[in-house]
Amino acid sequence: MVKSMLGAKAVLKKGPWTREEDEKLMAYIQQHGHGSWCSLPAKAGLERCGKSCRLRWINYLRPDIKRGNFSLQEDQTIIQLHALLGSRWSAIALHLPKRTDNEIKNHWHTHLKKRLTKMGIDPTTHKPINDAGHGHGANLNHMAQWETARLQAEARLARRSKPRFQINQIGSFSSQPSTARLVFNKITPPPSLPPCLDVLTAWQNSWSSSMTSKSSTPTTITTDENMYAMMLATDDDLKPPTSTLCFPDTISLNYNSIDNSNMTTFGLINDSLLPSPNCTNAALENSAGSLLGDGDDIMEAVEAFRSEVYNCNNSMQGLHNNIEDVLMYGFNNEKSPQQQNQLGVVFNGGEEGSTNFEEKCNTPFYKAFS
DNA sequence: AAAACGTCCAACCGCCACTCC
DNA sequence: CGGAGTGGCGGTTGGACGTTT
Repeated sequence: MVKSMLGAKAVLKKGPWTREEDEKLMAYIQQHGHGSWCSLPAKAGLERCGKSCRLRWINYLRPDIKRGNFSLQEDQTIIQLHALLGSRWSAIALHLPKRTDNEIKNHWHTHLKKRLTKMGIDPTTHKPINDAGHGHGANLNHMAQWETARLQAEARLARRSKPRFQINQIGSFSSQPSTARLVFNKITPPPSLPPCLDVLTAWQNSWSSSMTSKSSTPTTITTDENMYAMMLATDDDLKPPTSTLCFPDTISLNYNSIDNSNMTTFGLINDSLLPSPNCTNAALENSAGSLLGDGDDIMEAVEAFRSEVYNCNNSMQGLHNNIEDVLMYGFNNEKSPQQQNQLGVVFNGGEEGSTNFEEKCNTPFYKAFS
């Protein structure tokens, strides 16, 4: 008996799937559903273990899988979520429609991890390597901020230059990538922002809030588009995470001292493009022309921009701590005492001029983002 | 041309959590 | 309560493929 069982086990096939096996598995699941994975192979006429069938279906044969290169948006989503969630690939995959956890995991290990390391960021902790809190560590942190800014700009530019249709490879029917079916998918419009518990959206909104704080008008934090709405969402508001990354299109920095037009679009600048602190006024004026003002103005703007990125870093840390609270309390429809204390007023507080506006402005998190 | 090396990703493995009896 | 069965997850690996020497 034992012998025959061992014998049966030895028959189970391993390794790459053949086209015939794929077809058998797909045909069976399309007709019957997968049911019990354990019993599926025998019913479908496959000499594989159930686990292998499950994996093949989930990671490759499922029709709703997007294949091909990861977009810059997806890259940044993964990086941000990894910073928040660690290597919980299945949780991260929830925020990347049509991507499998396995694919995201592979992409992380082969591309993103290396990229972060190259930038001087520890891919595990998402903190600068050798971070002593100042000096070199601060420089690396600075670089990280610029890299994030660069990614956002690239994503925006890519989106602008993209046609209204994109080609995705889905549902490849064999192991040969060349045989993948090509389909046209309409680009989905940026999702509206319901007050749902969406960590990523909150992260991005806080990012955009903090980055616009130097604009000529005071930063205001609207209620239903930000993390506070998310944090205070009722159970009814909790929806399955369907977020696709949506970068703010409107991030720009205007400095009254120079020009109110969009002279600078956030993300198009990085340290290598900014004038060095040693640059002379004459050189600045010469290179910038008369449009942007004199050298002092330009240098002032550059330094303001630099400090903007540093300030942003501090805000991000506060937000990170906050999101951890959400993860701990939010999914259970609970609010931590800290959240109730610090955020309730922010969300429920009125607009400027109303009775609790002042109270709202005094909350630590409002201060942090304004 | 071919060997060495590097990259990528599908698939496997082991572990853990959950359910059922 | 505890053991067996099952599903799901994350870490790791092996081999195909591309690039460099």
